Amino acid sequence: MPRPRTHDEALRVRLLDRAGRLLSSEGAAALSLRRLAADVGTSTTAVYSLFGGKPALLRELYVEGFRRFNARLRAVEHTGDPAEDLVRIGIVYRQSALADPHLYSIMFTRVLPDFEPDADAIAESTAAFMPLVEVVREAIESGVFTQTAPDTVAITSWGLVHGLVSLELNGNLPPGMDVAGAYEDALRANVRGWLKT
Amino acid sequence: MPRPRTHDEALRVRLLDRAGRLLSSEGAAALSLRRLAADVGTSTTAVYSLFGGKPALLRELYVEGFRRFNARLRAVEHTGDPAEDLVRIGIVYRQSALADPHLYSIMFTRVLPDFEPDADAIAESTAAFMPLVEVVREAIESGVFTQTAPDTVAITSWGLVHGLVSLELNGNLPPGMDVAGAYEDALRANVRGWLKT
DNA sequence: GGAGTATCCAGAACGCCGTTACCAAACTCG
DNA sequence: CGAGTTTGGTAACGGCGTTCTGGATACTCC
Repeated sequence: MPRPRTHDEALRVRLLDRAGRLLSSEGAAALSLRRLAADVGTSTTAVYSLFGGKPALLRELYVEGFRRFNARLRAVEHTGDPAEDLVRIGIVYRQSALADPHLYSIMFTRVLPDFEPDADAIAESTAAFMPLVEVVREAIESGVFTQTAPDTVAITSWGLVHGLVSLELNGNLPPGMDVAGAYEDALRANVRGWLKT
Repeated sequence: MPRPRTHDEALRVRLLDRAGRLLSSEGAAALSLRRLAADVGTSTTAVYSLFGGKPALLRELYVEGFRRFNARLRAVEHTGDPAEDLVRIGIVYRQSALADPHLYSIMFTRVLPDFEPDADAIAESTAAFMPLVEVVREAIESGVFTQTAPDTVAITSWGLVHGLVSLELNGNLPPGMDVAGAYEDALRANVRGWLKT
């Protein structure tokens, strides 16, 4: 009896894909449901039947961003020297952010006024934080780092990379500076600060 | 021949004040021109004759935020030990952000979709960055810190405090943790990382 | 004092937005 | 072939930032 449905999984993927591209190419203001629906050749109703509304669609982009982040950070292979691993993770963190800057801005800034991450979404974000905690714990237990709460060291490191990447993406860094070089210097100084003396 | 103007300096101040309060108490979504005008007993026209539009009004809040930040950071008195000064500036940075969290979010996140800082506004932001550079330069010249580009150290420190404050304001930090304590530990580790060995 | 006029600003109008309600369209089954 | 049912495009609603406009206002000049 039903009419053949066109609001299917394929359309869902096309909407998400187009939303991401729209966001990165024309900014948050260009990402309206009318525009999005017109671009993929459907109506705004599709977003409601497939996601439930605009915030729900943005939520998908948010968790997708953390999923990619997570994968990239976990792919960093350990060298046996946890201090060096910490630096490597930091470098991959920046590369991940620069690879999907529009996703990064959804994840960590409030570019999209209609979306606030709920508890579940935030849980997804803290998961991305785990590889960092593991490496730090290893560094402390093996005696490379001074005896401290692993959370403190991990959060400090996260704050550092997040802050630097935010400043870079916001254009707050002095023009013409060697960002990659300064970034690595910062990571190494951070590690030095926690070494057991 | 003219009719006495009511769109005057006093109204301008009242609009800015109300906009700030609206933002901090009810969030970015509540800050609409219609609502704002109704609250202070005028019409939306006032915002256009006094500022030029909504983005221009938000710009005023942005520079006001940096002005306060600037004043607070410059008020930190130097102890003679530049390493200690750097820690103190970091602590005041966090206090400033927590004192005006809504202004901080205008300054460093994109809560307000209609506003993007222009070059002049960004220049205002880098001015707030100067006390930091001075202290770092002093630490390097006096031989306390290792020989490095002062910009690198200053930006690292800024990134660290900005990142930690952002994570805190975004609710990304584990609940129940001693934020102030961990924050100070982070500042001291950062300083240690740059000490001349 | 009344007429004219230059100025100002509240409110209506416009084209967007997210969201919701509705009903024409399109299929299966008796 | 008609009845029934699920589907989704269209249109309506309230709100937004912005623009336009017309009536109210207060001064000058006769």
